[in-house]
Amino acid sequence: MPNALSPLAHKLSNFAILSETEMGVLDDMHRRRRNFAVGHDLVLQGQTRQAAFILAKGWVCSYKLLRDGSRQIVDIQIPGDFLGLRSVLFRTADHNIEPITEIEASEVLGKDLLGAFSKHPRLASAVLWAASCDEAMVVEHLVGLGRRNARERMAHFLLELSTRLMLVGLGTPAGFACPLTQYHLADALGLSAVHVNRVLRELREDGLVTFQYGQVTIHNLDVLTDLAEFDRSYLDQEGPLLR
Amino acid sequence: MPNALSPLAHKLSNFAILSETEMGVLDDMHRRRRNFAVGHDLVLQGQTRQAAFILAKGWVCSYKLLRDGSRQIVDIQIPGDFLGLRSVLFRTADHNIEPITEIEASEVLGKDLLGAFSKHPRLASAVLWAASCDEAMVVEHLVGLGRRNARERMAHFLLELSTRLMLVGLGTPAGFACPLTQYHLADALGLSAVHVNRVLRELREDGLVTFQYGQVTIHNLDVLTDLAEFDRSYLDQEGPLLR
DNA sequence: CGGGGGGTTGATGGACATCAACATCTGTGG
DNA sequence: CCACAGATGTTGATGTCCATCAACCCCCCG
Repeated sequence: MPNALSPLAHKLSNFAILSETEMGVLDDMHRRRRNFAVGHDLVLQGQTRQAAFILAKGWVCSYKLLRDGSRQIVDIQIPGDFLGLRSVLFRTADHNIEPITEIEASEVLGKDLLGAFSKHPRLASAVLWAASCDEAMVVEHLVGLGRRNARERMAHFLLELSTRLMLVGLGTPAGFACPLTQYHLADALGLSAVHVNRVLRELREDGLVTFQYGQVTIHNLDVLTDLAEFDRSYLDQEGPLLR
Repeated sequence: MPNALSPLAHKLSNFAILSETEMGVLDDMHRRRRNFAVGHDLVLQGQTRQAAFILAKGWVCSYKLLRDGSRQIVDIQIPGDFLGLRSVLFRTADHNIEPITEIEASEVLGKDLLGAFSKHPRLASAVLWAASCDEAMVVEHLVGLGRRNARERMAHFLLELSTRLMLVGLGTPAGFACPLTQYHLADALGLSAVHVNRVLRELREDGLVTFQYGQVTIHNLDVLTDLAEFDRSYLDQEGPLLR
């Protein structure tokens, strides 16, 4: 019954077949449920002793600020994702985490997490796998910033989001609801907001994809996929590796 | 006796105080020692059932190729680093790994690694931490590509390399030996080789850093650090978290 | 009704890519 | 020992993608 599972348990099941006990441990991590409003960051760059979170509802982004005021969004997170894992493994957080919508998240303390790993090593492997998935996304993002132009970057970004949302049941091949502003897109893609606007217009006028009124509509998946050189295999396993 | 330790054991000790037994398990992972020559990639994008490696000697880079022939180097690895961890946790590798110099590396099979984790959960936590360090570097790299100009990117890259090399005893604050070509720099920094050449000349003429004849010499660490907004804290813990 | 957040469009400029030519150095085979 | 090719580094000329600045729009909300 996948819908009885928490989104996190569901996600980790892609890598490891988890026992009842292990599932229970994951459930226990959801006790400290908290809500956050837009504008109240969960984690702050440079602060020590931060907790991690498991996102249950809503969207957040993790980002870094530079001295000149510009910012770079590193990653967008959606339900089922781990937030701020690095900020508990390191002493001080190396990034900020900001809610894009109102969110619900469960707080996980560093010692609880490490304690769970020592009693249930398969969970440690599964979380290592999940962290590797996140890293794969960051890598793909990095390749975009380094070697793709604005159109390709945008196309890739929207396709990746679409795929991830579908995996947790929040989208269809035709599109998805998207609370991001053009400023978010600009900060994620390393562009100016003005240029984001122009690129979106081009993609719309070319009949590839429309992003308007908080809704992304994919008109031509094939051409878009080709334009972005998008290959979804880094988001999507074919059955668990750890039995 | 840190010099009796393998570079990997030394690195993981920054996060967890490891027992004799755990050290022994790490040592066992070094049995399948292999050498690779320049031009023979260790891991190939798209291939399945790849092994991971622990790098003992030499430099490698992991990169992705795009359809148009351009490439993006994601990460440079130096002795003590894990190679291709994602390619064993995923079924198929999502990147290539190429030796920059002749190298020595120990092959680690996926099942051996996961087996070690289940018997020695603290090792799993430690490797998760090491993977998080790698991710932090990729994130810093991503911020550079998104929001820093060519000079700042180059300065940051050279300072990061310098810091990492010093942590494994392969450099001094004054500089280090560096086998990278200007093409490597270009592919890592998302620039053209021509522009890399100009930026290096500028940095040299400004008396900040010289990269010539396989040698990086840092002339003015303070100004360079300021230019790059470089903060070494993501590379460097202050004592183990897991006791 | 005013103000602020988000979106849209045009004009201008700059950082960096691209193309092209040439210099150096290395190894290699005649 | 020299000729040659290939890899690497250097410099100039030209072009382009995208940033920046500046308006102006709409909509929502206090």
